[in-house]
Amino acid sequence: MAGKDRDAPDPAPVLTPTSFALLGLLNLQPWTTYELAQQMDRTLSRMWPRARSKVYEEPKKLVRHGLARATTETVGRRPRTVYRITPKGRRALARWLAQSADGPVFESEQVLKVFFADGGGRLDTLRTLHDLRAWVHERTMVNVEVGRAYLDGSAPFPSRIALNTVVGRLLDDLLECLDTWADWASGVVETWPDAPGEAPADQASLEATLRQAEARAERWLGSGSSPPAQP
Amino acid sequence: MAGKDRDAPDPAPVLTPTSFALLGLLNLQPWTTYELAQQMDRTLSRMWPRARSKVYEEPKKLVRHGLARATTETVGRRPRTVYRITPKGRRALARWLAQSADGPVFESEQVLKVFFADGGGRLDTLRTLHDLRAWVHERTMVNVEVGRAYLDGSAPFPSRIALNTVVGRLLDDLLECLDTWADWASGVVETWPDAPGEAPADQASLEATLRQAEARAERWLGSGSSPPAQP
DNA sequence: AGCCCAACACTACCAAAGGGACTATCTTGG
DNA sequence: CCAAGATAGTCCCTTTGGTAGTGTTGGGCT
Repeated sequence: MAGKDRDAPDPAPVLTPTSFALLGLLNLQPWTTYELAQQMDRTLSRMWPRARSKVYEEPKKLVRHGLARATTETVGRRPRTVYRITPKGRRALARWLAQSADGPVFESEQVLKVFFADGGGRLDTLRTLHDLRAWVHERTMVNVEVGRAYLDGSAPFPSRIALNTVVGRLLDDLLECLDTWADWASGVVETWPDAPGEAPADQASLEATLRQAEARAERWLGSGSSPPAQP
Repeated sequence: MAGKDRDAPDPAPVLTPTSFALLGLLNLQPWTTYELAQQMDRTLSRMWPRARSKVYEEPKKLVRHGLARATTETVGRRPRTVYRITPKGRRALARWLAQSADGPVFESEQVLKVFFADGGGRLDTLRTLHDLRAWVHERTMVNVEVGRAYLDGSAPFPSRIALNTVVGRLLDDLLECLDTWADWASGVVETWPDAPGEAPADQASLEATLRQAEARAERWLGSGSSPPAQP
């Protein structure tokens, strides 16, 4: 008619990284939406945090694209939907894994508050740093439980232990990094006057940070900057 | 009338952390919206990344709440708006700094791809890790420049050197953490078979991570778990 | 035997954020 | 003198976050 020859009423919403996060889970085994939401909360949220409501929408999108199939079962009179990946879905996942991705995103209201510490008092900053450490500790407790479950073999997906070890290492290192920093920063802030705006410069720290960054840059140029060999 | 005694047509949109991020910048000096957007890109985006369009909206919100005032100047025939903080704004900023905040958020499509590496080939994972290191290196270059500017005194806001040193330390530590991990992970993945799903477990690494987490937990219970003393 | 509560299985809605397209003026190097 | 790039924004649409709400089922307790 007046438009193009494709007059599709539902123009197939585009697949986002979140879609592939769900598809990746479906690649492990079939799940109900509820279970997918749980996995999202418990593990995926550490590297790809998304709202629960999205987790219920994305699998429908996957089905529309033919990357997953939905089967409805019933538990008593209550229906539930089980999703499983299709061969086309597996191929799409592999293609996604071969594409390049955006860099990481870090955001922290707490760090923002430290950055603007000169608008408040010294104790505000100390409390913010303390809250950050408390948050890290809470996360740590969960990680320790998961790690122990893998070591004594009671964890689900024992075949994923190698992958989980690698990624888990990063997630714990990031927590370690935050904890160490918050501890150090508390010590620094304690020596400050009551108005953080008048805090003296710490030239030595600045130089140490700069040296770390420069050393990293050299390491990169020396060893890692060439891409992995193609077959 | 029929409603409450407040029949405000525009119910004063609520202030978000992003609002306070802008307010914090205004606490340093007056800025034009364009300059605010630049500051957001160059520095705040490392701990509170927000889209450019938001940066143009938030100051208007601040004005509606009486936390900032806008004055329009002209450069030739082109008008521009300069925002400056009000005393009420300074008080609001101090109140915000005294409140507790949410924990940090980390998200990375690249790490997600490593997590689902078993859906693709070994080389995909190696390339993803390489891309991550390249991204870290790019960021590092910018940080090194900023750091050097502070050391030779050519940076803006010399009075903020203490604050910037503390926060800059964290931001560089996080980059260091990502780089070290990606380098280590590349070495691990290189020993894997072509299908990462069949990679052998690395019990030693898992145990090392667990020990790190447990040590951190003990450090917290031993020293830091009590909140800072109130005056 | 009956009841309560936690886990299960979602849907609906709206504010906030993302992000690109678009306009227009000013400055500066070649 | 002219083009390119910096300045100074506006507009709009989509995606996401996050909360509230609805009802079901199974297990434990009394």
